[in-house]
Formats: sequence, C-alpha cells, structure tokens
Amino acid sequence: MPNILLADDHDLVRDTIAAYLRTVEEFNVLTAPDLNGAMELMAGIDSIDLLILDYNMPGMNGLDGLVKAREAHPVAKVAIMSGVANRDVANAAMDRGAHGFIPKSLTADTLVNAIKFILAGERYIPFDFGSNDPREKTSGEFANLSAREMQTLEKLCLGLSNKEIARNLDIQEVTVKLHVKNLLAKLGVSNRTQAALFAKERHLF
Amino acid sequence: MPNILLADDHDLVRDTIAAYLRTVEEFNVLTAPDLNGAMELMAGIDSIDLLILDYNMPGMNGLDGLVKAREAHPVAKVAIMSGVANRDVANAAMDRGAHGFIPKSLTADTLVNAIKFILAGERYIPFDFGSNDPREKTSGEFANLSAREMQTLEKLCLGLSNKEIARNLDIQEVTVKLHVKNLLAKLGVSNRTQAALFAKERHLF
DNA sequence: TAGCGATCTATACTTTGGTATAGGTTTGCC
DNA sequence: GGCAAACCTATACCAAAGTATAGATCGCTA
Repeated sequence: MPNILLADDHDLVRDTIAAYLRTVEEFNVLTAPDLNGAMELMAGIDSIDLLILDYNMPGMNGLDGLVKAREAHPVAKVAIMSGVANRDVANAAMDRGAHGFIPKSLTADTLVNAIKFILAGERYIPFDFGSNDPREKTSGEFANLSAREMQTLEKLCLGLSNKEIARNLDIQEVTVKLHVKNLLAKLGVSNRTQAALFAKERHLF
Repeated sequence: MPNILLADDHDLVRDTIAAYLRTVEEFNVLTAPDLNGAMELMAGIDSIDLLILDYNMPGMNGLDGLVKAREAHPVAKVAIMSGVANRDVANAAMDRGAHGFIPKSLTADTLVNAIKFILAGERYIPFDFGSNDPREKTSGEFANLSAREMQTLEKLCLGLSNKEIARNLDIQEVTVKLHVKNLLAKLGVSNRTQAALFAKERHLF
C-alpha cells in the first residue's frame, strides 16, 4: 500500500483531500501542516512514496522547500500542489526535480489518476494547464501584490464588502481595509470598483 | 426520505427555505451557516443526498467550496445557489461537477421541482437563465433601467465616484445617489462594484 | 544577531456610499 | 384637466470605504 504524505496549511483542504484519497483508493495517507512537519515525519518513517507539498505553505519559500525535500529524500517522489500558481511556477517546479504539479482545480478523479501516474514513475502536469492565455498572475502588473492582497483582490472581484471578505479570509475587517488600500496603490487605481474592473479586464480570476 | 443539507449564511433565507421544503415535501432538511458547517455536518452524517451551497458564503471562495465538497463527498449531489451569479458562473459550476444551479429568483414551486429533478439523477440549470447573447443588452435584465440610470451605470463601469459622475452628468451628487440606489435594486445587486461587474460580464459597455 | 517584509491588529478619523423622506419640475398621455 | 413616470433637489442619517499611525508577530535573509 503506497504511503502518501500530504502537506498543506489549510486544514480543511488537507484533511478532505486526505480523507478522499483514503476512501477511494488503497492509499495510506499521512498529513502535515507545513514543510517542517513534513520533514520530521519523513525523517521518522523513511518509506514515503509520494510527498505532496502545497506551494503556499510555511517553510516553502517558493520552491526552496521542494529542493530541500528532494535533497533530504532523493528516493521519494515529490509533487507540488497549488491553487494559484501559474504555468511558469509549474515548469520551474518540474525543472527542480518535481515529479508532478497538481493545481487544486483538478477534479478528484483526476487527482487520483495523477497520483497513480506519478507513483508509476511518470511525471505529471495537467495537459491543459495555463495553455494559451497569458494569465500573468505573478508577473506583470500583479507582480507586486502579496499573497493576501491577491486573495483580497479575488474577493473584490466578487463584489464582496470588506466585512464579507474578512469573514471569508478569517481576519479582521481593519486588516482587509489595509490590504485593499495597499492593493489599490499598487494597482494604481483609486477605489475597489476600479480594482475589480482592472483585474477582470486582464482576465485575472 | 431524501436528506438535504442547505448551507447559506443568511439566517432568514436559510431557515425559511428549509421550513418550506419540510412542509411541502417529504424532505429531511438540515442546515448550516457556512461551508465549514456543512462539511462538518456531512462528515458526521454521511447520508446527505443533496447539498445546496450558497455561492456567496464564508468558505466558498468562488467555486472552490464546490470542488471541496465534491471531493470530500463524491456521492452526494451538490447544487450551487446564488442571488447574484450569472450564466458564466453557472456554467463554471456545472463544469466543476455541480448537479444543479439554483438562482434565488426561482419560485418556490420550481425550486421543489428542481430539487426532485436533481435527486432523480439529472442536472439542472434554468432553461431561461441569462444567456450571454449580446442582443439582450437593453432588453432582459436592463430593460427596467431608465435613461439616466443607464448613463449612471455606464459611469459606474468606469469606476467613477458619485461626485465624478455628478460632474460628468452635470447634476447634483444626491441625484446620482438616487440613480445608483434605484439601479442597484433593479439589477438585484447590493453595491456599485457588483453592478459594474454585472454589466461588464454581460458585455454591456 | 539584526533587520526586512509580509501579515495582523488597534484606534481614530475623514470621505464616500447608500437609504429614507419629502418635496419640486417637465413631458406626455388619457 | 388629471395623472403617471422620469427626473431633479434638499436634508438628514447611518453604514461602508479608505487613510493614517502605531505596535506586534513571524519567517526569512544578510
């Protein structure tokens, strides 16, 4: 039975994916909330077949975490999982030795198939991932935006109020205002409506 | 008796719909105030036939909540319910595995029929739900708008403030506020950003 | 170790947005 | 003339958005 270690700082995501993998397939799934936790677990167990690392997670620092994990455990296969990263990140990850790139937009079935594919020794990237349209999410005009500001912008594009965004991101309304203010300045616009329009016109989100 | 789990953050909406469904049909209706609540309930109960998720609700993050729910509970049917979402969102939801899309503009009767339809294994979208046909610019959802309201909406889509719109249209700011308020009500949205997005998505202006 | 940048929070404030009520004018129609 | 609808304005109020400052933690970097 293959041992899979899933590391993601979002409890719900991590646990639901883990639970799903356990139920639908003969996988032994372990979980960790960050890179350090994952490394500790692997140091103790030593027979992990596949390590799945969330791209945005404490300890990762971009793809440094991937390199670290590869160096410490050259035998284990490593896949990068992300909800926001683009084609460039995926390619960079593969260049640095990742065995797979797993966007969180995959269907559950496809995830399972991708995992089996990787476990069989193949290297996986979704065929249709970031194909033609240059979604310059992390480059271009949106490069300066921090992760939180990007998330805030995404909510803005749904027309949510600061209060709703705060609930959604589980932070205080003041903090949302901070992110909004900074993001407006970075985008060079003067209010939230313009920010939403700006992002939509560039086909972000 | 089918088990239905209805998740919506608006207490009044949620409880009244639930009560209605209980009275008119042999439905066992559970409720939750957000996505996490719904997931916890489902983790405990495991025999939910239909999960109805409000599109704008803590934890949903667009359609990620739908994907999560589908991944964690691949057997249960999931429908997305929304008061503001458009055809694009509905299609995206169906693409990601939703079994139905339920605008809050449905009549109670149609809601019940839609639920029965979905429970029978079919996939439901209202046949007349906002097509993207550009012909419907001044008809359809924008028919009720007066000339001034339409002009105001146009300025809104530029991200202008009320004061700027007032100068632009050579009327007082109060008047602009009036037009904005009325136009929000007619469009069924709750703030200017949603109105701008609404118009843009329908390729008006 | 020191420092930087991202994140979060708090307090306090001003401006803008949105609602409510109560009028007013003009246009066109029956 | 009477009536309705669109349009405009005024006053007032409350909520939401945005600004400013300051202090705090955390992870990474030099």
